[in-house]
Amino acid sequence: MISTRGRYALRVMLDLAEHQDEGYIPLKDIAERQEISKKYLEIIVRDLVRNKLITGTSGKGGGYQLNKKPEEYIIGEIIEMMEGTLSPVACIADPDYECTRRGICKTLPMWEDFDKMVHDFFYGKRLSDLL
Amino acid sequence: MISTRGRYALRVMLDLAEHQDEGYIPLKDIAERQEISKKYLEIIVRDLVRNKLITGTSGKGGGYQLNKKPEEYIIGEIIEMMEGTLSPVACIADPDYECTRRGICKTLPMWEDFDKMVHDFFYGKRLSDLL
DNA sequence: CTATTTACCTACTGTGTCAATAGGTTTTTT
DNA sequence: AAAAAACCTATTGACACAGTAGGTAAATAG
Repeated sequence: MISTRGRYALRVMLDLAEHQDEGYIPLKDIAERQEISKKYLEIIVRDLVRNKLITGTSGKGGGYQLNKKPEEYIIGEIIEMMEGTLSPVACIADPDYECTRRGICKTLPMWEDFDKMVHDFFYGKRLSDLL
Repeated sequence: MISTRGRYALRVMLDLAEHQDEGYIPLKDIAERQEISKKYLEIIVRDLVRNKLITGTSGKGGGYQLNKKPEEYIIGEIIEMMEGTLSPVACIADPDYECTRRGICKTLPMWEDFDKMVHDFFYGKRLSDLL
């Protein structure tokens, strides 16, 4: 399951991409356009800033801006950053997950195939593909 | 994320498939072989019985058995039953989820594509494929 | 008919995450 | 000095996950 954090983050990024040539975009505008609570978006946007996907500037005329061109953002990277992982099962997602059955588990190969498919899907898409 | 419920259910089904010709298999044996708490497996197995995937019988010599041949079980159906849904995003998973942005959402098509890919992956696999 | 073995059932619990909300402080521009 | 914006810390309610506890009912063996 992909939570609102990842989904909203993507929508913020897309909103910024659509208003790329309008300078800094205030979060208030994004929240209104996307119909998402501004307070909640603050948390999401903070992570995007921390991870240097976007830049924010305070004061009047301030707001947020993309750091790169939309075609340089990989969807998988955005989701992975927001969700912590893109892996759908704990055996693969968590490196500290010690499963003594690694070698004998009949289901593991399927999870690995699935994981690869999911990874390839989202790493094969860029922000510009959604515009 | 696919939880232990779905993953353990699959392992129980596989264990039963592997011991298909040994009559009824006691949960105790499955729990030991799979190294999963028997108490926890009871909950999972109950759902499998309720949904008529397997049959249980009490008393000495009792246990559980598959209702069909391994090649007749579709992995997607098992996971979907245990997890409630196979859909990775709420917009698609929950039919009561009313999103007013259905028509304008730039991300929805991607989630729909993703949902279809996941669905096809698990519905294209049968229990016998994992043996 | 009794002991054993097994499934079957209800309830509870600790931990954590999700999706926010509340209420502030700091920075920048006008 | 005022306004607008980002930025920050803390809290909350609801819920799911991953079990555990302690029993009852059914079937078979002796």
